[in-house]
Amino acid sequence: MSAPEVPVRRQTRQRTAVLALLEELDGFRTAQDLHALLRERGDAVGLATVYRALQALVDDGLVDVLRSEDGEAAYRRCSPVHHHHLVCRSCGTTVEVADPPVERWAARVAAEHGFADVQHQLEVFGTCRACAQR
Amino acid sequence: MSAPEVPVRRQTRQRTAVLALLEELDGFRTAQDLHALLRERGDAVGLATVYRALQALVDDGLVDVLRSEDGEAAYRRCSPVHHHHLVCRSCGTTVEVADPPVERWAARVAAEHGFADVQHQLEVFGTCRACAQR
DNA sequence: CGCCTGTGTGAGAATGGTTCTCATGACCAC
DNA sequence: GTGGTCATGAGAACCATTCTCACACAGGCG
Ligand SMILES: [Mn+2]
Ligand SMILES: [Mn+2]
Ligand SMILES: [Zn+2]
Ligand SMILES: [Zn+2]
Repeated sequence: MSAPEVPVRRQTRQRTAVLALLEELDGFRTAQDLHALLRERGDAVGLATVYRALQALVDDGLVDVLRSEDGEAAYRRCSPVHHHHLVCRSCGTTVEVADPPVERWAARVAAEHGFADVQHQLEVFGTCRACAQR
Repeated sequence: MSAPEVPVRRQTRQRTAVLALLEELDGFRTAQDLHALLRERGDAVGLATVYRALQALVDDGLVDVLRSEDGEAAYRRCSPVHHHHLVCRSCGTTVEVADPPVERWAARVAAEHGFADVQHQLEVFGTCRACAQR
């Protein structure tokens, strides 16, 4: 075993801007979206830097990443405790949901088949009330 | 409403080869993998055709598609009834699992938040017994 | 059987999200 | 303040997937 990786994160204007933008948005946004939004409001950040900032935030557990159907990654500021998402297909609005039963179920099913180091991935998609009325 | 789309699927050597290969494999494979395997064993198929055949199989519900962490799509011959997967991160071996409780849970949580047209996506990842011993 | 025609095929180009390169900029511990 | 790392950004590179389009062929019909 080597010493635990402790990547020193410097606080820069760019990383602050990316996180601040995510804070005021709800719903998942792509890196390209965030890059365009930052450019519009004046405090521009390089596209590569947006990707690097998002990756750091994901590593630190501050942001969740979701793969859309066409393979594009979408990011969202998230609470640090394990949870899942109820996402509107139309407007992207997201609700965080906890699910104790599934946690137990996943562990049990995996154990029955001899699997170890179990993780799971659960997302629920639908149309929110606002979008359904439109 | 127009007439329901009934795409006529012609039976070709290429489509037969792709499906046959998926039949004898267990675990998810990428389109690139399948293309390379077909090339190795002699009955080559164009890469674009592999993608088209896989898409048709997905549309017909004969194959499930999964997005790996790096965004690459992986395909597997699957039973036609709704189910989820227990996948080995190391060797790709897959077990199909049913999960009635989660079906109900997803529907209930979505309804509580006013969401309609609900779908869900659930995958469990782990290390299978064989890979754990290695 | 052969024809005909709308599909399917494949080599290569194009697409587009993401990552890499590398010269330059700027945190921040000391 | 200074220095040594780490971060940044413009552009190139990467690479899975899709598109293009000329050509092949599955398969219904006569
Ligand atoms: Mn969970
Ligand atoms: Mn289910
Ligand atoms: Zn909505
Ligand atoms: Zn395994």
